[in-house]
Amino acid sequence: MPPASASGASKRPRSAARKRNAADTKTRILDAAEALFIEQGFVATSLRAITSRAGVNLAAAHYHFGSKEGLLGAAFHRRVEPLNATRLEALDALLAEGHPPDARELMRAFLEPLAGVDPESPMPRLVGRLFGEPDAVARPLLEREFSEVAARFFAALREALPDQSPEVIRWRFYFVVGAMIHLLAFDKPPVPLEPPVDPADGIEQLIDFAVNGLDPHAESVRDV
Amino acid sequence: MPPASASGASKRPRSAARKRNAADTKTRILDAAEALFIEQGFVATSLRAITSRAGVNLAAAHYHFGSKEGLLGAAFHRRVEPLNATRLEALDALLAEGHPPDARELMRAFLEPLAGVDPESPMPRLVGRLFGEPDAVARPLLEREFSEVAARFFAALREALPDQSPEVIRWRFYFVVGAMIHLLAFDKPPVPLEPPVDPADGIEQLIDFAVNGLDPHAESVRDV
DNA sequence: CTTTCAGTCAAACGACCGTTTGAAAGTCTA
DNA sequence: TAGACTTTCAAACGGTCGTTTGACTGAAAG
Repeated sequence: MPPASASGASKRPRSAARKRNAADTKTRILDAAEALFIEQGFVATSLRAITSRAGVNLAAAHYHFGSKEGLLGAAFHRRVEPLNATRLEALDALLAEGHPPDARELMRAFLEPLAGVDPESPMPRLVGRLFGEPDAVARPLLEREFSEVAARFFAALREALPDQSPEVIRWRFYFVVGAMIHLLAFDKPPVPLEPPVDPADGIEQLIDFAVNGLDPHAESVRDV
Repeated sequence: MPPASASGASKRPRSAARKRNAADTKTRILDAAEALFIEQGFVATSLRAITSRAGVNLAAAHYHFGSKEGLLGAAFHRRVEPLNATRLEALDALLAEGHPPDARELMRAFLEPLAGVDPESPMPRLVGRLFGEPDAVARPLLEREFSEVAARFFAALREALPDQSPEVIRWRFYFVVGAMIHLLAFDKPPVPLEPPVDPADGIEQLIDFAVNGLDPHAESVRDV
C-alpha cells in the first residue's frame, strides 16, 4: 500500500539509511517535474517524461505522489511554503513596529522574497506558470497555498492606506499580483519588445510601480 | 487538396451558395474552439471535443485549418485583429491632435477597447488565456499579433513621459500588460478573495492604476 | 449530361496518455 | 535466519490524442 500523499514533514523517523534512497527518489522526481512543468506546463508534461528525466521508474511517481496532480501539488508546495514563510515573517516584523505599516514596506515584504537568494531558483517561474494552467488544475492549488497570505497583506494594506476605499485597494492589489505573475512567468516576455530580464532588477522596478499605483500621492515615494 | 491556412478575406468569389455552408462550418468550428480554449486551455482541449461541440466532422477541422495550432491561430486572430484596429485607431486620433499625448489618454486608448461593447464577448478572456499556454504554443502567436501595437504604444508613451527613462517606461508598460492579462484571464481570480468581477469596472480601475504606476507625480490624475 | 472539385464523412493509423498490477529486490526487525 | 515491511521494476490496461486516408456528396462549369 503506497503512502500516496503524506504531509511530508512529520514522518516517523524509524530509519535513516533505508529512507535515504526513497527520499532521493522523491527529490529527483520533484526536481524533474518542476523543471518540466516550468518549461512546458502541467497538462503538456507527461509522467513518462518526468520519470525518464529523473532516472526512476514510471510507477515510482504514483507510488510516492499518488497521481499526477498530487505530484504537482507536492512540487508546488515545496517551493511556496518557504516563500509564504518569508513573506509572513517580513509582514509580522512590520506590524510589530507599532505604527501603521507603510505601503512601500508592505510591497517590499510581499515582493522582495521573489528575488530570492539564488537567481537560478526555479521557484518564481513555477509560481508564475501555475497561474496559466486550466482552472480545474490551478484553482484549488492557488487557493490552498496563497489565500492566507493574500488576506493578511490585504488587511495590512487597508491599514496602510486609510484614505483609499477597500474596493480600490482590492483592485490595485489584484493588479500588483497580475504584474508580478507576468514578471515571473516569462523569461523573455513577448509584448514589449526586447524587455529587460534581470529578475532582481524587475522586482525592484515592480515595487516602485506597485507603490505608485497603490498610492499615487504619497510624496515619500522618491525620498525613502 | 485542402486550403489549409488561407488569408480568409480575399478568396475568389466564384460562388456564394456553395461557400456559405463551408463558411458556416468554419465559423462553427471557430466558435466551439474559442469557447473550449477559454474554458480549458489549448493543450487540454481536444479536436474531438471541438468538432463534437460544433456539430461537424472531425476531419473538417484539419481540412479548414490544417492543424490544431492553425485552428488556434485562426481563432485568436479573429478576435485580436479588431482589437488591434480599435487600439491603433484611438492612438492615431490622439497623435493627430498635434500636442504630445497624455499618459492617461494613451492608457485609455490601449485598455478601453477591452471593455468592449458586448460584456459577453469571449475576446478578452481568449487573449488572457493565451498568455498562460506553454511557450512553444503561445510565443509565436503573441509575437505575431501584438508586437506592432506594443511597439507603437511604447513609442507614444516615451513622448508622453519625457521625464522617465525608456527603461523605466518599458518596465512599467510591461507591468500594465501583466495586470491587464491577469484581469482578462480570470473570472474569479483566486488570490485576492472575493474579488470584484464587473469587467468594465475592472478596466476603469486598471486605467487609474496604470496611470498612477506610470507617472505618479502627474497631478492631473484626479482632476481629469 | 458529363466533368470537376471544394467540402463532408466514417474509419482507421500509430503514438502516447495516466494508471494499475504483481512479482522481484532491498531493508529493517525479531 | 526467518519474517514483515517498503521500495522498485517491467509490463500491460483501457483510452484518447492529432492526423490521414479514401470514398462519397452536390453544386458549378463545359
